[in-house]
Amino acid sequence: MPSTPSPRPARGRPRRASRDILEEAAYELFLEQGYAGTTVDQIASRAGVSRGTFFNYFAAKSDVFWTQVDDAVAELPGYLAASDPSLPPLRAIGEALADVAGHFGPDRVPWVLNQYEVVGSAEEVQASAIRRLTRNELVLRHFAAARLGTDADALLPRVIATTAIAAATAAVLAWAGAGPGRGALEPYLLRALAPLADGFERSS
Amino acid sequence: MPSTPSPRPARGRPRRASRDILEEAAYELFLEQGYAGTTVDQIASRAGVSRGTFFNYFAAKSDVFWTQVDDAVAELPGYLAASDPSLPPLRAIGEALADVAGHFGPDRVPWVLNQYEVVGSAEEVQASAIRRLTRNELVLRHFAAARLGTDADALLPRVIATTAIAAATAAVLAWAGAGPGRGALEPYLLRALAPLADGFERSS
DNA sequence: AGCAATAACTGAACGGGGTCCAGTTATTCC
DNA sequence: GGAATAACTGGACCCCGTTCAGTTATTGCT
Repeated sequence: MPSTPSPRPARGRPRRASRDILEEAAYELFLEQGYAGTTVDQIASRAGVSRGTFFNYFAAKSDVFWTQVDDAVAELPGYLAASDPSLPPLRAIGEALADVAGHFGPDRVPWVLNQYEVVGSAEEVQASAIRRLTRNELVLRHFAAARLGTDADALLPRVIATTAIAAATAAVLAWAGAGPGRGALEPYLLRALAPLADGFERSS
Repeated sequence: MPSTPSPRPARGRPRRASRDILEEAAYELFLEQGYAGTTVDQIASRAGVSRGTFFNYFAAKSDVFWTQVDDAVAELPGYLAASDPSLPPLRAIGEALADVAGHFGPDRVPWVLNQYEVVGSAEEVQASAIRRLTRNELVLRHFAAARLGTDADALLPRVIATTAIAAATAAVLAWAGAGPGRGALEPYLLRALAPLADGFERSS
């Protein structure tokens, strides 16, 4: 279920491009020239389309990396809603994150993680990653606040949400850094989240 | 002890500007026009200096926000080095972060936190914040790895470092959001970090 | 007093990302 | 064969961040 399955709008000029086409063109160029050394113009023209059209499909150059990840993470609210209401918040969050992680595997690693050196220290890419984490921090925070019956701006839901995301991020990076031979993502995730769940249950 | 105390270089043309002067000019304009609506040109010219000079003092427009914070956080490695070697990593980190937090108080809140609505959703500001957090994640991670005797790329030091920073961030935001009447930052910090320390000690 | 050395500032240019928009092109429905 | 619809084009614009050659203000040496 791709991010924009181009549902054939039945009217109007047909699409010449797609996220997938632009993504592939971008990845080729990134490998050849690096991320910073590649312009949006080049990506678009390799995809056979004009610069303006690129921005019809991606809001920013750096967004090219996140289609697969966004698709997987889009399921998070559903997983949360479906979780056992008797579970402590961080346990429920852990299970939902594990469900999201199930979309990836040793064979299916997001491009951006495998090609970290190509991207280099491009800060806008980091920023685009953070944008996404922040969005989901909000989701988790409201979920935690609802379960706890507290205000979403209170300290505890904030801490639960941000540390859960931080632990998940650490798990993903350790997993990606493990190179070929890394197994599934889920075990990393569970190991990273376990101490948090323990800690929050003990203090509450 | 400001970030660049202009130590009077004793030779060469004297400085016409300073970080402080540019900062004040920037804050005025941000209040009048918002962050995104203010150009570096305007900041520089209000400070009586040219655009190029602005970039002699700040590497980026968004860096204007961080002089006070950077000064405080610069002490972190020293605090860590001075910590009791028998403490578990997260306890030591917690104390060091509390020491850093001691630089701030109810009366001394970084501008960017008090004027969050002015900055709006300017993503480059968020990115500039993350840049700083990432730098310190590295410091904490190596510290934790050294104490644990493991590789800095292993999962556990990663999780310890990122969750410590996440919890601290949550504490700062909750503190800033508490408005006037918030007390000191440290209590927030300690409450945020306690569950983590508990959790990591139980599992190790 | 004059002259080198030093360091900050100026101004102009350039590349690139992101936005906007008016105009064009390709398709379907009637 | 028209509307209506929707994607694409191309060019203009703003602003950030970088670079660099040239100018200006100061100190120290002779």
